[in-house]
Amino acid sequence: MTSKITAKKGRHTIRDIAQMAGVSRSTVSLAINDSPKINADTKKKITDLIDKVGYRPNQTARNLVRRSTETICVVLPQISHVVSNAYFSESLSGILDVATEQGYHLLVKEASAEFKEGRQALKLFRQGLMDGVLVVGALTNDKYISELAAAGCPVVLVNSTLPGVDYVISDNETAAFKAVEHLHKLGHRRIAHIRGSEFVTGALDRTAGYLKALDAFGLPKLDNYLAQGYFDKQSGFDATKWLLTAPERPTAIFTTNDMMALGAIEAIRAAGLRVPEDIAIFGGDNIQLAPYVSPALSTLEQPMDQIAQAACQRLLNRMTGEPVGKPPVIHLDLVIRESCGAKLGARG
Amino acid sequence: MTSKITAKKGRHTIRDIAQMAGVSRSTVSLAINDSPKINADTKKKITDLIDKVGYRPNQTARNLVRRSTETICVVLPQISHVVSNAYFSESLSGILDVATEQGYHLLVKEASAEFKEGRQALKLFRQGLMDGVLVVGALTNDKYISELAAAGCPVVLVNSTLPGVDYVISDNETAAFKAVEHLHKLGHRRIAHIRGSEFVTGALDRTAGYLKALDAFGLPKLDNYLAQGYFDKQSGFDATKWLLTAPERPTAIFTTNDMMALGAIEAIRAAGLRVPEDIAIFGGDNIQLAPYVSPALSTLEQPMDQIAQAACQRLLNRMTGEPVGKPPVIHLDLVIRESCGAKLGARG
DNA sequence: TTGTACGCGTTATCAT
DNA sequence: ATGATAACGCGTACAA
Repeated sequence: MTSKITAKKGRHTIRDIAQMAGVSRSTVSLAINDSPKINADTKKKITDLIDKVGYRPNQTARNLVRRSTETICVVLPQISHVVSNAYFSESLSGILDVATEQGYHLLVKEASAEFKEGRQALKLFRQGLMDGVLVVGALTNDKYISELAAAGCPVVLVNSTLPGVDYVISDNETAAFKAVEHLHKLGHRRIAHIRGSEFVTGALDRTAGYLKALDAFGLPKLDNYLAQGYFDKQSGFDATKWLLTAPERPTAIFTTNDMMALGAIEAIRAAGLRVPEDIAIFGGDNIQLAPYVSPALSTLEQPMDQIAQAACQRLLNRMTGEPVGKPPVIHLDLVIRESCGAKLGARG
Repeated sequence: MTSKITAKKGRHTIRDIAQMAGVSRSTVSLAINDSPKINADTKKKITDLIDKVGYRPNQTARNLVRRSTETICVVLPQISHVVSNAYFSESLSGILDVATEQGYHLLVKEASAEFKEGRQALKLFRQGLMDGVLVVGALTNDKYISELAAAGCPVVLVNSTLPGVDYVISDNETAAFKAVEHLHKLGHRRIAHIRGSEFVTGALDRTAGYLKALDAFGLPKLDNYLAQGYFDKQSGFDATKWLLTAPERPTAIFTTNDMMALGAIEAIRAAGLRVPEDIAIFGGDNIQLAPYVSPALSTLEQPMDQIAQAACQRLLNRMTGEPVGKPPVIHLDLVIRESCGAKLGARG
């Protein structure tokens, strides 16, 4: 005799299984959850039946009674605002790995204006659709995040910081310091910098590292050696054109990211100068292009997958009440290629 | 007087609101769902209260009774298997746009071996965690997908095809044909090809288009003009080295994707030959690198975001029972750059 | 091993 | 015309 299927869409319910197996729903539930308080034979009979008909407990009903969803939400920066696709895909990939391994689902959202202004994240949390949030590349003026955290939602920022919110970030300041140090060791003394948006903490940290290095090495810290950029190639081009108007032309430029470095190289060439002979360039995130452009770009390694993995692990620990300790700070390596050239001669 | 909060995590429930407003739960429900069968004053009183305390109906409970989740699952190729990050991120971004706009949530999964072999997608569907699936870059031997579709789950493939499964794909055959046609118009007659993996339908279609063009233009179709590659640069390099051993060296190579084209350029140079003077190169997916390499790569535009958007729209239409018509086929444009050079002279 | 209350909303039915 | 009561969706957990 065939049991009538109660659920729509042809999906079986625990009632069907109970009826077919000739036991109660509770017994089926015990079998599903591998409880010790059930007879082994009964359990086998039930699990065999379950396998046969392809039954899966309705996760929605489970979530309802358990008051959790085993789901975390990843808020990605809008791809149109991200210069490097890798920033987007490597972050997500790293998070996906850790979350999947630990049995969590991933709900993905994009940090659009509507998402932020509509407090969608808070809504999702209140709706019980997710139990925690990872925000990739949050901006310093993203106030929805603090609200969310204040509402009791576990939040970890991936590669940015905000007051009162947990995070995992790379050590941008030290990395920038080392980049400048490298240029200094090559003999450069007039080192300019193109900084990024004021809303990106990583960029601010790099600029801080640059300034710190100038101090440390006693290099000239001039207003017209510090240009403003916005991460894209064009702004790097424009900023460099402006830097080239400085009375004493810089011999090296450290840009906050690689795309601006590419713009810088173009601007330098457009001015009839050579890279790295006349001006050395140091970029910022080792994008896929970096080794291919001419000259190959010196830059900072940016292991977004590692950062994302660490952040995801941290969020999960936080959600399960495990100790998390101090926020980890991921070390960034220098990637030295042709664009910063060899040691300078008697220049400086 | 303060109502006691029944739900955990400090979230209010419909009971709290009913109690605070001094009405029944059903009345609150009517207010939430903007029913016409409720007094406007009562509604306002309730909605004001809801706004004040920040109540959001538990979506899990709603999903349970509605037997739907307003969630679609996106299965992405493993990033380690994808040569271009853009393939991953643009697809996801396009899907995200359409899904968000129509009020759907996105559950993201990676097509790992465990995911496929464990029939995780089917499980998710049976669990009621999602109502439809988009598979990006499915392989021809992915049997889990047919199973899923057979179980009644709406599925749309993004940029691949499988028997009996709906899809949106780009017109790879025509695009490949046109690429070869372009080379032919430049005067090339000995045109070789590096194909991709046999499990990728798009790659198969491109190879088909290549062969079709050879026929159409009466060009030599030699076994040793057809090399096997696997989308990565190294395999492009190896395949090209092998092609260069042909008795009559080809004057052009059409590679299925760009990374293999980069490998091809390296191999050609390693053999002491020039691109495009000795051998022209035509690539395949206009990756970010393409315009930057030297020589800049001629290739096929691959608008993954468009394809993904169309696929997502198609899935949603299918899920809501709207007519979908024939699967759309996205046209691909040629992107002509230096790597295929100018018209050949008296060569042939 | 099973009956039953429960988790949180929705909706049909009934009372005003 | 409004609003309240109760059953329902599906699985879990505790008492019996």
